[in-house]
Amino acid sequence: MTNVTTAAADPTEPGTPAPTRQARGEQTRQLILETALRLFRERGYAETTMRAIAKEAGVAVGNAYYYFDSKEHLIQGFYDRNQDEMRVASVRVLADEKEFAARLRGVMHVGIDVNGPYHSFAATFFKYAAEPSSPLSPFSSASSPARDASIAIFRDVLDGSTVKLDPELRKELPELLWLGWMGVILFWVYDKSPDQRRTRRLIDGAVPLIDRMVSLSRLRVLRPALRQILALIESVRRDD
Amino acid sequence: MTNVTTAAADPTEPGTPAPTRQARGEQTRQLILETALRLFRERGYAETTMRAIAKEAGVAVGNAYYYFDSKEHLIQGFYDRNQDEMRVASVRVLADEKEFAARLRGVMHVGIDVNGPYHSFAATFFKYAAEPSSPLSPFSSASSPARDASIAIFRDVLDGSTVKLDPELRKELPELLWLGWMGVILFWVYDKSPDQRRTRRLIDGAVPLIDRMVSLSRLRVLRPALRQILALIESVRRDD
DNA sequence: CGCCTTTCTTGAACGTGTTCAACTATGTCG
DNA sequence: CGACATAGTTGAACACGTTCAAGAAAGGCG
Repeated sequence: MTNVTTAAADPTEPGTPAPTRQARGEQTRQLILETALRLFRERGYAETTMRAIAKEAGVAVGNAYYYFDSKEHLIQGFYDRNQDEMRVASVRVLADEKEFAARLRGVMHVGIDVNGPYHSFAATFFKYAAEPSSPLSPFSSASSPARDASIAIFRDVLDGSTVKLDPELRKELPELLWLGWMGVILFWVYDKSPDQRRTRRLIDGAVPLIDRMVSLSRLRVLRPALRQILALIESVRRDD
Repeated sequence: MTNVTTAAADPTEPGTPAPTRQARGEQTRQLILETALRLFRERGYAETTMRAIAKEAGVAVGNAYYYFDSKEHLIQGFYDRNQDEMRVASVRVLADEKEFAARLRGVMHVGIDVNGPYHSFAATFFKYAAEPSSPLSPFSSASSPARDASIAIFRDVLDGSTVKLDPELRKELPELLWLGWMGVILFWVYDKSPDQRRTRRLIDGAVPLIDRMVSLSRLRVLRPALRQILALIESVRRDD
């Protein structure tokens, strides 16, 4: 992309089917986002400057800020894309398997598969997601659609399985599994082992334990303990 | 971890205890650190510029960089100070109490007490600690002295108590408790309830559960499950 | 067509964290 | 003492993310 052209002064040709005004804007938006994500992948997040993104996309730097509030906001595009990829891949896994443990394990491995290629990239921008005030935080209200979608996957893991468990626990479990998944992601971000094998081992080791505990939730002897745990969750969730 | 260490080329002093040059440098270092932490508290981290710190301390901006590699590194001072404050306050709590659950609960509440005044400040710089490559990360090798000191507190919580538990678990528990404490801190950072009451409730609710599980670790029936958990930990810890 | 509004685009300018070559102060040694 | 080395200090300069006043392009409307 030789950048000698006067990008702005280029009049639209009278013969071409003119795109609508909105479509043109959306086109620029996509161009900037694609360029940014490509450069992030090629050079890393910190090493990619807004000037470089603008230059590579053939627009002015201010134009990027017309579509994205900040450099951080460009990450959201990556975020959404991966989220969706995990959802799609999960469907395939869940279609073939009816046992709870296998379903849970499958979904988690799929999640790591999907994110794997971006491990080093994810580690660098993880700090932005960690800031409580950031809209990128998985706990932020801005992320609540993505969060709900993710929890829905785990609800599907549970509801599509043959496992029997305490009804009270069943209500809470999808969110708890999502929370556990966030823990796995946290571990994964810090995992420096080749191909993040330790994270795989964590999943393979933790899933049977979770499966066991979920099954035991129906035992009458453990009822008081379960109640205590559920009460703790309820108490902590309370927002005062 | 008071780092009064001298430079590399350390000439053996001929007997005169007058390290005026070093003392002067250390004095400047402290001046910059104190000024920085004060401004962080007064204005917030992001709102405090390096220029403001330098000006307020009466030095050139480059001088701050002679003593601290970056603005982030100034946070380490805060970090160390609070760590030490928690350690000291823990000693008082642990002197009065012999029961495991009460000791654990006491130490955790002390930790929240100590950090309480800096909650909003902590939330803003938390992102720097979250970045895996950052020396501020609790899992980084640079933090290993602080980490070891923190784990030592939990070892004291355990060893000074009357609780009986499986010997294998006893070996691992201090580190596990520290990990749990990191989880509590994570929760606390995101806790927006007044005075972080939800974090208090989390501690009060989780400690009895931990206490119960620790005590049950001696039961022969649960031996296989315990082994499984310990094997998981061992497997995940393995660094390949 | 001419005029207006809205959408889109521009690039200079600002404040920031950080670097660095130059300089000063201080102690060391012949 | 005088030269030298080391520790400490300076502030201009750099690259960066971000802002903003100004303007261009596109469509609507008489």
